[in-house]
Amino acid sequence: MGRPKSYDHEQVLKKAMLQFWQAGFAETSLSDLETATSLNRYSLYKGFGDKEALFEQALEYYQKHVIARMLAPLTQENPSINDLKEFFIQLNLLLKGKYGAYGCLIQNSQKEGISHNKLVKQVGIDLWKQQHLLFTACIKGRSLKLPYSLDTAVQLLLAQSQSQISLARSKAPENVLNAQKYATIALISSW
Amino acid sequence: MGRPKSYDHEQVLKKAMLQFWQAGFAETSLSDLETATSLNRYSLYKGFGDKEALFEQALEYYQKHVIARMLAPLTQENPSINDLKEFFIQLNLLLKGKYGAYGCLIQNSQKEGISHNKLVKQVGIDLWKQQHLLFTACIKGRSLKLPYSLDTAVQLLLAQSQSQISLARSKAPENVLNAQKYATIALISSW
DNA sequence: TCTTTTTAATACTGATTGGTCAACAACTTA
DNA sequence: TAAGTTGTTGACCAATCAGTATTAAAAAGA
Repeated sequence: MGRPKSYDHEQVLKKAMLQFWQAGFAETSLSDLETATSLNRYSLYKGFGDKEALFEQALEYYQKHVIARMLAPLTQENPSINDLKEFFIQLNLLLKGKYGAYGCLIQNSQKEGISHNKLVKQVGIDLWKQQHLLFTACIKGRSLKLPYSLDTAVQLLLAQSQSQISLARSKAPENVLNAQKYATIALISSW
Repeated sequence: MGRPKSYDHEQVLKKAMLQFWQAGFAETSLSDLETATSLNRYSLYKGFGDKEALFEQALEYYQKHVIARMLAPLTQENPSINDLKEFFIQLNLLLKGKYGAYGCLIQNSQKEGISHNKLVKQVGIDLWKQQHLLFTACIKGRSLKLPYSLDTAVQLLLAQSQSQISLARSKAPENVLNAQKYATIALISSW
């Protein structure tokens, strides 16, 4: 059976994910990954493949853990308009928190040189579609007085989410993020 | 007087700007700049300073030429609500055009490793403030029926702009960009 | 034509990049 | 305990990075 691994696979993925999230793919060197994971580069290659393969696994980890938790207020059964507001409030808190300035790993990756990567492309499309579905589910069949179509309302929400995450990554000052949050809440309240 | 320069200063800045805009600061090597500008790297150093100095000048060129033209519909005297719509239509066209997939150099730079750069930070803040002012000027004192505060309306527009530029850089499909555009127009029309 | 002054090209620097190799260490099974 | 298997390590690779020194070329004024 040979020598057992001295590390936990998922833990290494988490650490690599945090590194990629913070610094991006191109700006993360193998040395960075070594220090982040406390693993030698050759062990990384043996256990996870090359840099891009490791990145893909880190991206899946991100999707499975970080995104899932972010969308939690909306993935419960029969979410209400209040859950929608709660989502944006939680999003705002996340973006001001420990990992806030990292933005969203998926969004970041799409703007990097790795945008050619098929997984990156697919994960990006999936997230957009999922948000579209969840936002729609919150609004639909709720007899609101929308001054425009349902899809327009959903598009506005998508833009709010996209904008705030983008601003966070750009290290926008807190008052800008807050102003955006209040505007989103006011928008929803106007329905 | 010695040998005259064989290149045009502004033209080189423009070419360097396009290179940075397309590939980003970190992902642009001096070799890339050499081919982009048809200039030897040593001449680049003599004429523009080091890579970061050249980048700053390219950024100023971008601000002076690209941004100025983008904001043109709003910087004329006494802009109307229709000018506001026109701005977003033009923005949408720009983002689907030749340089669309590059996004916005300022926004891109803020998310890169050069975000520590003071000029990048300042230019980013300036653009945000300028957009805030211009959007406000379009809406204010026009006896619209806003279902929320004036600032909320402006924040929503800022988010729309931010979101669409961000999506363009992410190489979002054209139908996504269009959906966002229609939503923005519908939003403005609802006032 | 000759000197002076500036530009441009070749070739180089040391540092860092992603990736690999060979030797050694640790564990299981027989 | 010995054989066989797997993990870990540090040194190493060619390629590329930003930046520079040296030398050749070109144009001006005399």
